[in-house]
Amino acid sequence: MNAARLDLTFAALADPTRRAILARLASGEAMVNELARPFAISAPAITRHLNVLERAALIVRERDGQFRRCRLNPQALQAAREWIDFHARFWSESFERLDELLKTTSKPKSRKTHVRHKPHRR
Amino acid sequence: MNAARLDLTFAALADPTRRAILARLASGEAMVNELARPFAISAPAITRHLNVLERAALIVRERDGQFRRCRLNPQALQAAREWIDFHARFWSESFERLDELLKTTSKPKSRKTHVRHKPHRR
DNA sequence: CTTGCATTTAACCAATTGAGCAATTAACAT
DNA sequence: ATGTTAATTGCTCAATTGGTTAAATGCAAG
Repeated sequence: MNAARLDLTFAALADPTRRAILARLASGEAMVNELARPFAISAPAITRHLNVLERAALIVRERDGQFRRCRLNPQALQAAREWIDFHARFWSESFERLDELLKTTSKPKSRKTHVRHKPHRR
Repeated sequence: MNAARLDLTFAALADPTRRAILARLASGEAMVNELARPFAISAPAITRHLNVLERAALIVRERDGQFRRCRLNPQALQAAREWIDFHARFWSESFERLDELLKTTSKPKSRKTHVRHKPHRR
């Protein structure tokens, strides 16, 4: 039911710059400064990426003097992880069921191989 | 290095309508018709969501007479799943290391509790 | 061959996104 | 006080997204 949360998380992950920032943070906290270094984009652009990550709760920022310290919030990945894990498993099972069905069903001359959930009335 | 692929996958998942479509498809193939039914949006809007899902390789569409049959492509979730699983684990470990460090480090009067990777020269 | 249904394409619109530069705020360091 | 560095905010801009309606396409059935 945390649809909005999932939206934020997946959207935040759907960008290579942001994923790279997360990957960097996985090896330890860092200042905005340092996070920006590897990228050829302006500081404001980095700030905005960090805003996106923070709104998705994937990172936490706190002031440290002149700097802003960024670190990961490991919990934030959980919802996304669960969604994907559940579906990955469920989808496979779904395919196994389909395979099973295809194996045990007699195949008449028809090329139709599908399962109708509700017949279409025409 | 499949950054573009991950972009497409995560972006496709970052929408509740599309996730609902995937959830529905997990219980079996369906026609566009049926996928559209639960939603209060127009048919063209559904078509676009399906395009996004197809470009992300999350679904496959094939003509079946008058209809278009949609089904899941379970493999497509794997890359996203691996990215998240890896990071979820790695982040936790990262945090455990940090905890450990905090426990074993003498805490002088300073309120600084962070780990500097590179000291900032001022 | 014409009608009807399923779906897509085309053309448009409003809102969002990702980027840039310039100006601003915050915290140090003289 | 003044200057310096870190980071953010306030524009502007082009591209993308998600939705709409109207028109086109593909098939199937009379």
